[in-house]
Amino acid sequence: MSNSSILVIDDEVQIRKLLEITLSSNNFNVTEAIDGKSGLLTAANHPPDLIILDLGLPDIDGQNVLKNLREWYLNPIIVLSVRNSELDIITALDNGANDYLVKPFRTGELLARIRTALRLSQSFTTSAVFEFENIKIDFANHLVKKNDEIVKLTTTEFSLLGLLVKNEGRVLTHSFILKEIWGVSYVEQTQYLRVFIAQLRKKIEDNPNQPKFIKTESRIGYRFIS
Amino acid sequence: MSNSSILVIDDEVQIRKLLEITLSSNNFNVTEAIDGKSGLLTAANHPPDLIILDLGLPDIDGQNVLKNLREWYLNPIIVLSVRNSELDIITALDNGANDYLVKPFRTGELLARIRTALRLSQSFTTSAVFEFENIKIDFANHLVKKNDEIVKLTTTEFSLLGLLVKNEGRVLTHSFILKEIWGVSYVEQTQYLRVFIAQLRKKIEDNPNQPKFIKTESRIGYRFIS
DNA sequence: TTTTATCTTTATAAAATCTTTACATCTTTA
DNA sequence: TAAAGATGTAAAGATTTTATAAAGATAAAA
Repeated sequence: MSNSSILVIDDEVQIRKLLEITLSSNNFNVTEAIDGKSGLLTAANHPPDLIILDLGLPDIDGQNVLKNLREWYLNPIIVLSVRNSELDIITALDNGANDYLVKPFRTGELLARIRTALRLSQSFTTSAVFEFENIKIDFANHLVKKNDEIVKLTTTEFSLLGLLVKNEGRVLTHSFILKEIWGVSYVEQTQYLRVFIAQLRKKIEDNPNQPKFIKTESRIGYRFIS
Repeated sequence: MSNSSILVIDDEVQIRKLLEITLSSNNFNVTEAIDGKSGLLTAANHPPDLIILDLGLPDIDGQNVLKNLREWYLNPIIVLSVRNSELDIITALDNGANDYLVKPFRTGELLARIRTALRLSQSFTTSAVFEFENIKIDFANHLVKKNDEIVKLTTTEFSLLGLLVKNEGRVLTHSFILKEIWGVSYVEQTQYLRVFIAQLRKKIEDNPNQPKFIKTESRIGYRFIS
């Protein structure tokens, strides 16, 4: 059936070999990365349908790789680790892991948990690329295109757009947006928000003064619609 | 925060007691069932946000309870079982369980796995939408549609409509509405109310001068009917 | 250092919303 | 039915909120 793609991020050769054999004989397309840095890079360049992540990587701590991935990666992440402490498990799950398996693991169980994770995530968008009419937002590569031309956004503008897009259809209050993008101490600075919304509109809307995507909800906040 | 409801289906008194204490002290509303039959019944009558299911039930085999639930129940089901065989785990996951924990379990880990399951299921849970003939009111997203077209309401108009709808069928007095929407010091400003009711009717009624939804109760107040 | 990009602040015009007024119409009750 | 009271509605005035340009501040890069 499947042909889903899976990225394995693990530094142990034996584990990678075992997973490669197990997974590809079950019709998954497997790619591999041997440390956190290359894992993040591979994930960004070719976002897989699922990531299997080891916590004990040589360069970056696995929990940080996980957090980093979760800033934009929406598909399932299954953590595979020798660490069996309750704290590690809770931290990983709360950092956004979908499941946590302790090594040594049973391959049949791993496969069942992969199936479960994929089944549950099916209703999500499969890629980290959002597309609305003439604009394209690629979260993995931090790239926005309008009519296939790259739109240059600052970090803040990009996060703001990301927050709006990820909550498409929903009204986000001024204070919520300010808290998420600038931090708790900025919840009163609504003028910031106005300035940045205006900049964003100027860059992505065809008619900034009659916005199609970023709608104002007077006295409440803003809403992205498609 | 949460207040999600959890149904525990388990025949062991000690486990039920332990779960009840753990879960309710973490702000979950816990209900319990001691066998498969009553579990299925309770789930049907008051569908909880999540079910914790033991596989070793006295009447029906847990796997069958699981299959039965999955015919209609979409929220997360976490299986909790003494059975640690790979076959049991794979079967349960493939029967639609979201997760499988082996007893004895660590309560912190269980809580983290509950949070994860709820988090994952939330993304495709649709918010409560009130629907009356051709109008739709989505409170979570602050959205009102008439004949599938977005109706632009101001904050005050939206709160007023919300108050009326949430008390559908009931007469709300002028002073009650004024107190709820504008505050105690406005209870005498019935003219406000008239103006806003007129605006609301103009926006959501087919015939504002012969309102179908927002009815006037002369000398008392207003009533929303469907 | 100078340049450049970005963030922060200020000022002001424009738009949206709220409040008040005036008067027409409807309801209740004697 | 007529008078008194209550309600509906349009529109003007007042206030708040939002949009936008642009100047000043800051930090990173050449």
